[in-house]
Amino acid sequence: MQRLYDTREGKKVDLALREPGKVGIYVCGVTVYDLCHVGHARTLVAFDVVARHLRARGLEVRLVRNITDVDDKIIRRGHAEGRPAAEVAKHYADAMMADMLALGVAPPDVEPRATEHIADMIEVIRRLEARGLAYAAEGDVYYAVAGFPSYGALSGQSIDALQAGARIEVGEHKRSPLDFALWKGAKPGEPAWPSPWGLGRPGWHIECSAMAHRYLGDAFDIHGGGSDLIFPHHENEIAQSEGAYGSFARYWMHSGMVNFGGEKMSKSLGNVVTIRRVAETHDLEALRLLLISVHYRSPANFTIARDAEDRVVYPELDEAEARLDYFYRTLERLDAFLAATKLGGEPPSSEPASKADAAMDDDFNTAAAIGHLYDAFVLANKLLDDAKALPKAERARTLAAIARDARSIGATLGIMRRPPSEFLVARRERLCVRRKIDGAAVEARIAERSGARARKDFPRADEIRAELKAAGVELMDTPTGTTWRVTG
RNA sequence: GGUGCCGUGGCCAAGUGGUAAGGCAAGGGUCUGCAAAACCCUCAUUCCCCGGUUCAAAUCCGGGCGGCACCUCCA
Repeated sequence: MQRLYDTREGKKVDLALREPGKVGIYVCGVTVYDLCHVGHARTLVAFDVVARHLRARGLEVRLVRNITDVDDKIIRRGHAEGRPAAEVAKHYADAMMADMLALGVAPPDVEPRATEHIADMIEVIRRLEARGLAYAAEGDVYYAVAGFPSYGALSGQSIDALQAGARIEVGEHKRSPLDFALWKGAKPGEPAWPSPWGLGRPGWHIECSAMAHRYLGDAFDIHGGGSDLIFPHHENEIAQSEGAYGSFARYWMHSGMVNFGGEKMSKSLGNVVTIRRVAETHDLEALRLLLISVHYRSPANFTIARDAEDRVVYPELDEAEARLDYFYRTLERLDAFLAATKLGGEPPSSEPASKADAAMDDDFNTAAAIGHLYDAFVLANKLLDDAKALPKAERARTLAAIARDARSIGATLGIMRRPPSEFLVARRERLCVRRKIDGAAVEARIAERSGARARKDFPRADEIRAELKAAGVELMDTPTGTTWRVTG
């Protein structure tokens, strides 16, 4: 039984599907006015994992994730860059999709864009108008919150309490401070579409109500998004959709924010880190591992620091990449062993795998699942090191089970999906660049050292080891020769 | 001010009534010509503090202290 934390209930509940075997999910995607940052990555990775796990559990998932391609910030950016808003939106939507691909976030089943659903939005607004929940004023159309008594239920606030803090911006024509725009009358230089209320563009929240309805129907199972969207965005979505169609999402899931090391806005440090910036120095799979190392509802830390040479570094990311390195190295050992070993029959399911699955069943506990992954890999290394740890056939079966199950957990988490060497080689090359290490030169020194070792000239061999170590290269003597790695 | 979340070892982090997962760091060890990797051992009688409920609480309740988020655009 899948459990999940429902924001509206404020507790974990059993996932009871509307239609057995099928789950409809709507996730608020990004507004494409700039490059995506680590925070966007977290939310989209979180719901990617949700979809992956539900699929792994045999459910048919329909994931809808929108792209907001018309809004104030896009328009402003268009003005600043002297190009149409639509062009700005297209540019950053493409960038977002490329970033998500690089992060291993599977494309949603439907990725609707706001500007392609203007007619659907108008339909929702007309329904609200017909039910007395919307009113037109000076070319704008507003939602009449007073007509929706349960407003505030999701965020646990009363209409009265909300009223106290709300205010009306200049140029708005609301009857009440809590009312929000469904449709905004056209202003010069802004994109505009014809509507029953004249030329204009949609308000902030209406697209999600319209697109969720179009692709998932009057009611569906799970609605997700970042926790910063709970109020007012999701509150308003509920008011719109329930107001227009009587029902909406059954469960509300919200992912936590990413903390940037407690540092306040600092231009010199750059307190918003884009996914592309991370990709310049790290494997994005490490970012993914870092993001899922914390339960999705808790705040995640992403520290921005400076090293001795005053370069920007991300300590947590370094650690995550090192952990991923351990995973891939172990997988590589497993693969090599299994390639040379005959197996009799299908290996049984391993304990870490079932524990990891159980952790995921309990509100998608990726942190616990990763903990179980370690248990699997520690056992694998132990068995690989010690040929006599178990009877031959049992040892082979156990190792095969671990290799298979670790990859299965990885598939759900969206990690360890590449051949190990691909990750390991790329990482070493990246670290060589960072530490300014010339691989060919290192190989030459290793050859020299091998000669010294062959002559039993150990002082000379150790001299070379020490010299390379100082440069950030660590040598590993194995039965099949000397290999090397770059230290952090 | 309102609402919600959180406070677990040096750091990160699971755990929501049954006697503290996991990672990093640190120390010791096995292996090694020396190392590295890998593995083993050690590392929270205790979960911010004070009360309470209970046979039993990190987990529930009350009160404090501290932190964060949202209430305005935000993943």
